[in-house]
Amino acid sequence: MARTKEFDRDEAVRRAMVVFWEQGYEATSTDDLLRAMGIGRQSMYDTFGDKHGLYLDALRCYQTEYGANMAECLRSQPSPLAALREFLLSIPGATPKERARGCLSVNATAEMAHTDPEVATVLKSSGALGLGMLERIVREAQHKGELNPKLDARVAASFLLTTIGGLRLGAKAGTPPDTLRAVVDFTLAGLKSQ
Amino acid sequence: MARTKEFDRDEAVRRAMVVFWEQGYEATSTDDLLRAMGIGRQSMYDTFGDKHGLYLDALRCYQTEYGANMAECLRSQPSPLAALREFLLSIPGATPKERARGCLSVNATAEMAHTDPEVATVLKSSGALGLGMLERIVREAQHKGELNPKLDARVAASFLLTTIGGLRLGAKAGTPPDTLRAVVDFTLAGLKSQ
DNA sequence: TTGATTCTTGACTGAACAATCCAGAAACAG
DNA sequence: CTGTTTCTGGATTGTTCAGTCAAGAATCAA
Repeated sequence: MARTKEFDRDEAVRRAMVVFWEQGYEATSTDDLLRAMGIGRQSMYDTFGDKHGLYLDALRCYQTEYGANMAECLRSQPSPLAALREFLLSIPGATPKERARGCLSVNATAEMAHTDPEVATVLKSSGALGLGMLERIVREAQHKGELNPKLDARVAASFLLTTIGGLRLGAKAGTPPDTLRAVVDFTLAGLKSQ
Repeated sequence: MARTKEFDRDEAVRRAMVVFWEQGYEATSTDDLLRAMGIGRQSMYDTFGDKHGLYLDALRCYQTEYGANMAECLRSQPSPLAALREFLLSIPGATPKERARGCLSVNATAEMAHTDPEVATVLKSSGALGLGMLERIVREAQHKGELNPKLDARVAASFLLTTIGGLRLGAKAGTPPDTLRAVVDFTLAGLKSQ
């Protein structure tokens, strides 16, 4: 038997995730990561292979954490539409720092999706997860009479995912929260009136 | 008097723009840029100051070219709504390569907006330009009875800009064109039914 | 043609980069 | 306690980076 790891792998990934989230992949150096994770260089290479492997783990971590957060938010209200609204409003409702940081998946898509197949794969599964949750909430809303049952729930979910991406992008670009809130209401009004 | 420049500045910027567009800022080296521009290193530093200055010029170039393209597309049809639809459909209608490349403004927003004030400024003016065009087209549509005149044209324009950002992101993430087209139609249906 | 000016070219600089190496410390089985 | 294994951290590697320098070529006014 041998020595046991001194650091918590999950915690280390979570800290690396924040750095990648704030700075992007290319702009982040391994030193940045090591400092944030509080571990030695060799530990990082032993545990994650290389910077790229760590990035993939960070993306998966984000997907898990953020997916859980989204699921929770969408289940927080008895009314599906109200829950959806609350989720959408969480984007303009975030702190300025959070809004500037944006969404790691959006950032990764813009930076890496077209050149890095492994990243693209992780992002695809992440998108599918979100799409599934949105489709479910739309169906629930239809079932409860909050939305037109003739709506194609899958298309509506794609539409919502598109809007969410756009809102996150807008938040990062510095669009004022009030404008983003107006867009949320406009989006939901369009959904309801169809 | 002295020697005249041997290269066309605008053409050089346009070529650099494509490289930044495809690779992002951090992932692009000055060697990449020089090779694409076909000029010497010193010429680049003399003309643009540094890599960052060249990037800003490339962004402004994109803004000009793409803004003109958008304006043209929005004026190409007698019906404002049909023109808008055509413009939105140009996103899923692009070639796979174009879709993978995405939109330089979107890429720049995700990569730089929160850390680079100068880039953020250029992007803000770019966004304002697009917003203005969209607001105009919405008002025209209202005037011609294609949209409810009670709609707040500014909010509708923000909504459309959000959707466009989301579509471009989706295109880059590899969402199938058919799905994007469905989202476009869903978006326009939501607009018309309000 | 001359001379002043500016452009071009390629070699160069120091810093930062991702990744490796290695020696020693720590943990555990026996 | 001893031996084996694995983790740790600092030194180090070779590469690539953005940006500078210097020498020569090209241009044009006079």
